[in-house]
Amino acid sequence: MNTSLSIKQVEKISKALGDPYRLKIMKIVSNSESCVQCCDVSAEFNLAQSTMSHHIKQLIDADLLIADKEGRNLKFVVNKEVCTAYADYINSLVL
Amino acid sequence: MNTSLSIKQVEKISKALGDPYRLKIMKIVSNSESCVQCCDVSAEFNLAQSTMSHHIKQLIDADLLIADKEGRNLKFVVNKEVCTAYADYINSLVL
DNA sequence: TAAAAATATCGAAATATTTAGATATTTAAA
DNA sequence: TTTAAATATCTAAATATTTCGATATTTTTA
Repeated sequence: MNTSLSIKQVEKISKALGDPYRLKIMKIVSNSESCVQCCDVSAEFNLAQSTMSHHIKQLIDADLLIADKEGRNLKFVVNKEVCTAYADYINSLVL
Repeated sequence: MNTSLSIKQVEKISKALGDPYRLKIMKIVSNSESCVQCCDVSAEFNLAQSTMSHHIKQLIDADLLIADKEGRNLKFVVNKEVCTAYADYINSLVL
């Protein structure tokens, strides 16, 4: 595998992670055994539904989450490949 | 060692890395053998001096760079411990 | 000590992000 | 087949970030 990210992707991912709600979403998805859906995540926050939708969209757009629409639900998991590639990029700053 | 970051620190670091100029600064500092100083970095960009100063301040505030004032120059190196801890945090999202 | 060099700070404009409410869409259930 | 549930989209306000120019500070050099 060993995906390597463009600098633009690194920027987008960093931006996506630069928000407390989105970091918490990542943690919730990461901690769960199976797929998670919007409404599960939303329940943990005191934010409008449209706001949650917006945050989740940013994580998906940054390829940090992989989403799969099942019926009227949106399920997602952490994109391990991209997370690992991002961590690799950060580590490459340390020689 | 094994520094571990608070969620607030992770957010701050992510935010600091969510900008093309700041990512480029990190790369320049990372790629250089020894310490780098503001004026060296600034020369690479087409930005006002005050803007550069602001960007560098954000990287220092996020503990991504360690700065050392030498006379009228500000020299810095990558904070390896924090970068590694941040990469570890990202990797911890991938179970 | 006056001038120059390197950096920092302040104020303000331009731009981007966050958030909520209203509404739309899509699918499942009654 | 109407209703409810889950999510998405749009608009607009509130807030935050980026950027610059002007000026201040600190240190070195002439």
